[in-house]
Amino acid sequence: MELEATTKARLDEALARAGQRSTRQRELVFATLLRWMDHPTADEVFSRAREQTPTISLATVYNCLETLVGCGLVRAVNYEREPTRYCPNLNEHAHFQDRVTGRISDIPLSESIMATLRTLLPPGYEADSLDLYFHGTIRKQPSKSTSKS
Amino acid sequence: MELEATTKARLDEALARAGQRSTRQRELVFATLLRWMDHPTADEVFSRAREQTPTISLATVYNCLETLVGCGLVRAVNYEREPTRYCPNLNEHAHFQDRVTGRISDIPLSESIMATLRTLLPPGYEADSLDLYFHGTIRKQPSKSTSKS
DNA sequence: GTGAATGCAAAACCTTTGCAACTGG
DNA sequence: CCAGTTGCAAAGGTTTTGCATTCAC
Repeated sequence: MELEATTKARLDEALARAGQRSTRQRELVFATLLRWMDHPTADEVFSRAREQTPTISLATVYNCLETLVGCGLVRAVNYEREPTRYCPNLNEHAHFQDRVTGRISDIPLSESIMATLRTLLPPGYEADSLDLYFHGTIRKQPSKSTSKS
Repeated sequence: MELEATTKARLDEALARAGQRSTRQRELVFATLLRWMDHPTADEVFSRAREQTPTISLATVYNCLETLVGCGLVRAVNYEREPTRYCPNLNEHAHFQDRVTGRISDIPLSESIMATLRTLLPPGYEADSLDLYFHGTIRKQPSKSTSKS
């Protein structure tokens, strides 16, 4: 669960920029998110982090997650009737939740679509964040080699 | 708080389609949402509804809201760290929350932008719902008549 | 009449808070 | 050193649940 040097530097910089200290727990929570990348809830992060550091508390996990979100290193993902999930992918992207499994995937968004979305706002409205959530199902695609004819 | 005849018909149809009964409470909750149209929380709907029908319970308001969402007559709006809000606007639209006031406005979405958004999904991904949330600030627009030169 | 919906209270659930102990710069 | 952070436990706010009663069809 060691953070790679460049990643650690990224964390420390972001924290410093926000006037926050670098702590073992923040590093651990960040490392945990990066290791799985599967949009865990705070509680899931807590369980995983506790395997490394059994003394970390749930409240601290919540605090660390909020700090990381505040620094812009992590995004919060809010789907209906579910606890907040956390996502360390910093590329612009939307989220898609599979109705069957509940699993969330990242959908990349291009610069141009982001720009297009901002044009939807009436004059005077200035968005500093934008979240796009899809809900649906995933159909198995026929593999190319399947059809012979 | 009487529901217009055509609106009542719309409610009853939607409920029937979903195999649900038409009840006073569901009608009251729907009427309450339509009357204000300001994205109230369940608790706010409860307060307002109770002015009409003091015997309605909070649990029933939650049930009715869920039923209406299930029927497609109402949309749930989930902003971070806030209770779910409810929106009876059935036109395609995004939501914009003002960071200062917390107020939410509807941003119309054209058919074409909806179509464009769906094309973002990888093959096999089929979205049955899509929610677009903006967060930001609203700057006062200079009124046209202000600049004289 | 009968299963579904309601009202009430209690429980569950997620998240935040208060405070003493600890720690990073 | 000392303000900021942590750990723990308790509280807070939102939503759901269980069950007896009422209601819509």
